[in-house]
Amino acid sequence: MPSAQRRDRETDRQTDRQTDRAAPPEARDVSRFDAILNAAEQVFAESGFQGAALREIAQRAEVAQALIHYHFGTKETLFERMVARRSAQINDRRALLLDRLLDAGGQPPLEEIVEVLFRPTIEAGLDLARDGGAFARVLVSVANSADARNQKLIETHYDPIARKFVAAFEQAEPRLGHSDAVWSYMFAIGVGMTMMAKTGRPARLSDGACDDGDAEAMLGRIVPFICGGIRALRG
Amino acid sequence: MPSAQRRDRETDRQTDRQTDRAAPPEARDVSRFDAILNAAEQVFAESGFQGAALREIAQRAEVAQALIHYHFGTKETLFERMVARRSAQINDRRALLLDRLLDAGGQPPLEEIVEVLFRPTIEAGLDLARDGGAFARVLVSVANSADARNQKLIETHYDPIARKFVAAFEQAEPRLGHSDAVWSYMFAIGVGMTMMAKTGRPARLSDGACDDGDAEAMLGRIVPFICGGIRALRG
DNA sequence: CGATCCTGACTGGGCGATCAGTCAGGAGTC
DNA sequence: GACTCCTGACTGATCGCCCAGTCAGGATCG
Repeated sequence: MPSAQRRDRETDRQTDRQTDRAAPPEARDVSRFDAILNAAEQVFAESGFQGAALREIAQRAEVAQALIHYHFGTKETLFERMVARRSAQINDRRALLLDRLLDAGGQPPLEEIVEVLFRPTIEAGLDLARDGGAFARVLVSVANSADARNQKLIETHYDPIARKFVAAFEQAEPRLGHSDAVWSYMFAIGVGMTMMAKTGRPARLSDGACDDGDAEAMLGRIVPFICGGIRALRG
Repeated sequence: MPSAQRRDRETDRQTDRQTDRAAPPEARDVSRFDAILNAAEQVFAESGFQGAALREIAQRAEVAQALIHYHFGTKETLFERMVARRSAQINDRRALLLDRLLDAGGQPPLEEIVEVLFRPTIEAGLDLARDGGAFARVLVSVANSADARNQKLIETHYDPIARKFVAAFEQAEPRLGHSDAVWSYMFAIGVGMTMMAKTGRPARLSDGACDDGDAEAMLGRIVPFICGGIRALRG
């Protein structure tokens, strides 16, 4: 357990982090702090929380292992901060697009709502050139775990935006009850997991015809599938 | 690494296992071999592969830790055997029900096919009185992992039956192409994960109105949702 | 007897975490 | 400007723990 004052210190720093004083030219202007988070994302995605070794994370970030403890205190805190960073990025974008859609005047079709539900996630997965959807994989395992720590993370970072989408479903399909809107949301997320997990199984089952690495093509099937499902539930 | 002859020995035993010679009355006629598999199911479900400790498994099975190595050699083999046991149980039942459905004469509706897809899994989850769906949780994490070891398990134990269901989808909805039938299967499984993971999230999002512990109620929504999705994909 | 089942005691290794320090550079003082 | 002082960033070495796996031998039984 880290000393109290050290934990407080790093908590304060958190906010005024980005300022990179006199960035050395060879470092791709990514602070060591961010380098640790990036490496953590990769390693946690590959090996899971328990399987990931801080030594490995430190090595990939080209940093002493002790620096991780200096900045984050514990492995658990590192994991939480890593999830918090990318979740904020994705969910801020989701909220923006959803609000824009709903404020545009006139009821938007279900299809567009579902599209907004997933696009920011796949953008986050593809934007960061070499990341290979690492965060998406972390997210899948966190979301599917019944473990209290993981569910707390989901509750904190994903439940608020989930409620917004549930409300949007209810508005788009008024004959859905609230319960069925919640179920619809859960099922939609379940379908989305298929895309985020990128297991390669669709290719195996179709002898190469289906590629779960092609997010755009998947989204083209996922959206109508989910909308059809919701409308069937509406009865 | 275990010695070759020891591994062979336990492999042989595998087959003539069930015979319980002179079962002591206090033990609920479950052999120590099976007790280890049962305990493993629980602990792997709670902590994942890396997080699970053989010591913990041995303790719950009321067995010396070394006995695990005697019967299974390595942690990895134990995991594989544990998955193999329950998978066979579930998938034999799925194959039986699906064949029975298709041989009954006349094209069965999609709804019945999807029902057969999931019922054996939830039965396996509920049958074993005190298990709390432990295996379902293990399965969710294995299926969503891109890790080679996990995908090998899925390929071995679940891909064959998956192909049967894909074929059944194609037969029930002829306008689906083969690719869309595969996608439909993947999405269906994704929706099913929602039920198997039992995270408690539906209750949280609905203020208690939705209960992901009630498998029967969930199946009542999952089946129409998936069928609606497939029919929407059919176009 | 030998074969099989089973155990306690043990080992080497990898883990998260700790800690005593080094170092660059900003602040304060004269 | 030169000096001291301080602080935040960072590191190498190390600690104690717990892990999977080993092994020699005890118990049981045909």
